Amino acid sequence: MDKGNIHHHHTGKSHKSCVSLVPMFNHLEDEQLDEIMGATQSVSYKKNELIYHAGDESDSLYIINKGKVRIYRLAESGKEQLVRILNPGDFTGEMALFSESTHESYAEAMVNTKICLIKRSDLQEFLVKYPSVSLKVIAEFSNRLEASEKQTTRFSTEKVETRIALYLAESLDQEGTGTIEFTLSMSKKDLASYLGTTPETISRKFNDLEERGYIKQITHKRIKIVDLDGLLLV
Amino acid sequence: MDKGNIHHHHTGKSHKSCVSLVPMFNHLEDEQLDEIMGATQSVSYKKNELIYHAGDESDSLYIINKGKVRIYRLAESGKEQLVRILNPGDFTGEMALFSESTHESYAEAMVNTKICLIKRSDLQEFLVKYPSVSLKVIAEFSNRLEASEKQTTRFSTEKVETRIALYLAESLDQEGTGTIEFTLSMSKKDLASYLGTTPETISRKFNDLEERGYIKQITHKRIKIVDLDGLLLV
DNA sequence: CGGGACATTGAAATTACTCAACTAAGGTGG
DNA sequence: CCACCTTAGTTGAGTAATTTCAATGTCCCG
Repeated sequence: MDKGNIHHHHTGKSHKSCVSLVPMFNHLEDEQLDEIMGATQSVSYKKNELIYHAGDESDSLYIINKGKVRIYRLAESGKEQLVRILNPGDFTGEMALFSESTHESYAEAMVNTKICLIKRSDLQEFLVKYPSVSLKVIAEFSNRLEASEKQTTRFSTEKVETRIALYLAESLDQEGTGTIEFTLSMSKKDLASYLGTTPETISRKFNDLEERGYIKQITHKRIKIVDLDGLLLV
Repeated sequence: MDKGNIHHHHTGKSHKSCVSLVPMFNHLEDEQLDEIMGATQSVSYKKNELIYHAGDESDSLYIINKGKVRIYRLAESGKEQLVRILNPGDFTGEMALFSESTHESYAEAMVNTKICLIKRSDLQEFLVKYPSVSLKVIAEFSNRLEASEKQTTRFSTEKVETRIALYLAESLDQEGTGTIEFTLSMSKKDLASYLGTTPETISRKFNDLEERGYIKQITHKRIKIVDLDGLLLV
């Protein structure tokens, strides 16, 4: 439906930050960066706008320049699952770019968001011209695949409580070592969707973990890890 | 532990079939195929031998030439999850090749199996030299990622019964249109592991589906789909 | 300050797992 | 080629985990 076309800025030439941020390109020389930037288009989306949705046919790579994007899928049952949240420098759309011709997931701007677009044909040209970029792309895919398979295994073999504990522990290391307190990067509703459970269960399990002395809920979104080792043995 | 080194054949120069089977390479000219084949080593594994296991550091891509290989993961809880089964032409080991330096999963020969190995350095050289191969690799990753994310979503949002129904339906279309009967490609024990449930539940759900008239169990491994539409509405 | 979404809580219901006992099948060596 | 042994599969009963539904509380943003 509304795909944001109304409020797009087309600058033709976009900010360098768009491209130079991305691991995929950040090893390139200035000259090569300029070349990509020339093929890049900048588009803005308002909070809650859909960037693409399942069934759309895709012909571009989307790089987040500013803002936050939520990637989710709908199951056969109609339930929604949050797949990941993209921050500046992250990209999406690759699926449809390289294999399937239509998107299987939904991308939604969580806040006002600026995105850089690269057309499939331009990108492929680039990949053939600079093979080192392909290697980066492969590495990125490899990491995502690894993460996705790990997630699948967790869903199929761990109970909700364990999945939550592992999630909290991993959130903690992302904050840097020594940190013991952090802010959840998403609402508990989204967290429930991400971890394959319900908000009610999240709420109850957080309470359990607090009662058992593993964590402390400072506020709804602020969590303190009191006993990391204990948490990991849950 | 036993990684098969005792019974390996090293032919130095392996069968063309090894390489030409793989989608990744099958578009290449004979001359280029020869070049890859030169960098390829053939290794054999006996039934039940481990080809690699989590924690091994990897430096090769494994292409199945003959046989069948089971890729599985162990969860933090110690439970095993079957990730996929590889047949001739499929490959694995790419994870450790491009990003992580150690395997996160286990690969086990299900029957006597012949594998072609390509060393990381040779492969990377090749990818840089023939960019079209990279594009194929990217496409392959993209497909796998898509499949893995779909699986994750199913685990997190569908009940076991639905996952089984979807699995059966998909097994059916792989057999070709018009087919109505097929043989399960793995044991029900493995199927349970693959679908994130237990053999007991598989057994019971199969019975349910049969009682409700959606399928018929000809033998333990032979399944007839009686009412595909009904099955998909489960 | 009010409204709407998010979050929490309780109670009931569902779903799947575990454990244990039993049966069936398949492959191996005699 | 058959008997045997091992592994796979089934069935039942009890239990654990999580979801669902409904009611209520709370936060935050405009």
